[in-house]
Amino acid sequence: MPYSADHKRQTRQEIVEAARKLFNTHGFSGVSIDMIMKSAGLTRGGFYNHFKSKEALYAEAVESFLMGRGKQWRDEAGIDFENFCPEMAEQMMMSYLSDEHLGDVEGQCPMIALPSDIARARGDVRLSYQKLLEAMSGLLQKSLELNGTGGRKEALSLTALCIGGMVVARSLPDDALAAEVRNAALQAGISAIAG
Amino acid sequence: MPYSADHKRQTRQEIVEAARKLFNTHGFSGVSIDMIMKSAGLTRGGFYNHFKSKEALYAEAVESFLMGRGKQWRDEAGIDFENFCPEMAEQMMMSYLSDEHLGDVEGQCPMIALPSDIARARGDVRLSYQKLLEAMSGLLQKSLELNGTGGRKEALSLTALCIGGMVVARSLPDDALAAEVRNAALQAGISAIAG
DNA sequence: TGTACATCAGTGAACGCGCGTTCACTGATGTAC
DNA sequence: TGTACATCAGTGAACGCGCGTTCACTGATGTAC
Repeated sequence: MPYSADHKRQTRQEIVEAARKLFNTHGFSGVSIDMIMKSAGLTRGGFYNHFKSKEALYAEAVESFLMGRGKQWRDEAGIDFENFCPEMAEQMMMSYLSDEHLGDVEGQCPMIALPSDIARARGDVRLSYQKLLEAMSGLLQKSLELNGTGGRKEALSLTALCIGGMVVARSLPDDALAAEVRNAALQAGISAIAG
Repeated sequence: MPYSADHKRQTRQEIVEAARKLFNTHGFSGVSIDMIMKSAGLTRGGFYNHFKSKEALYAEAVESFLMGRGKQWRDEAGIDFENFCPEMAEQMMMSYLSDEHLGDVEGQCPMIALPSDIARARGDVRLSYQKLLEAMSGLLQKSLELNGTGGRKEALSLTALCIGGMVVARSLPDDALAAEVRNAALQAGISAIAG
């Protein structure tokens, strides 16, 4: 077999990563296959050697966040799957609702970058969204259980609060109001944990 | 002047209303001007007699929710600008996070139908989004102040919570999980008001 | 070790299609007389 | 009251464009001998 064993696998991964950034920035229909392939250093025609369709790539790009850019975010915020600590829920919310997250268009969580696109997409794309949500909620839940301030229900509502705060903040033209919403959401989340 | 005085005004309003429903259902790029005009009982060519561009109509369609379909929602839920009552915040949250709201794709709040579209749109579209947010948050705030359980900050976080809960619910393929998120958000909101 | 070959990742032209927008027109309607 | 006219809301063909996808090809690379 020509080309090294994992050459194709690596190219594919580069396409997924380029696509994730572009989708995050411009949404599903704002990105063309040409843009994606060019951004990955390739040409249009090769796309269908790797993916069934544009939408199939979309699903993969969304899901790739969990163990790719999302893992980086968790690492930077000191959030560790293996080594839970009681303060983790608060750390996660602070990180999720931070200026840095709002400013990082390419690297942000797809749950806030793409929700209305995804709500209208095919099943596998929505399944990718669900995996992200379950991961985030699951992490929060473990932390809440560890310090006895909540369970699955509280974790789900905190997840909704974080996503809602960021989704709203990204749509508002008034930056000061956007910051106010994020801070209000963060404080409400922290209060909910404390109380 | 030919045609009655407000004939054009009424036609324009019908286009806006048709557009609002279509955008809510299919998103900005999922709707063509042809679809909108056909849905309003007209033909493509007349569009530019009424609007500068597709995006200008988008901004109007989003904003039209506030005093159009949104007013209907408020009336049905017993929410009254003129006659505030302490329970209004809870009523609003119950209505916003309800099965009915989730099921009414055409009539739902544009803040949950279109957030990622709008985050990437031009300034006037985002301004329309902001007007909806300020209206919702303002109503909540008046109610909270009336029974002394919060102010602007609490109103903003409750708004984020409601929007987040619905945005997430609409994207999840698992209906049971979607309902769980909405219920968790509602209970968290009610707790926040009570506490 | 060196060479001929087979594979298949990658190329780029081409396809059909639908879109936003423009434009010359048409014909229903209010007004002037 | 009745008619000729001017207006302009609405029509539908046409425009240029970019898109997702297909396809015949090319050429870099691993393998067989």
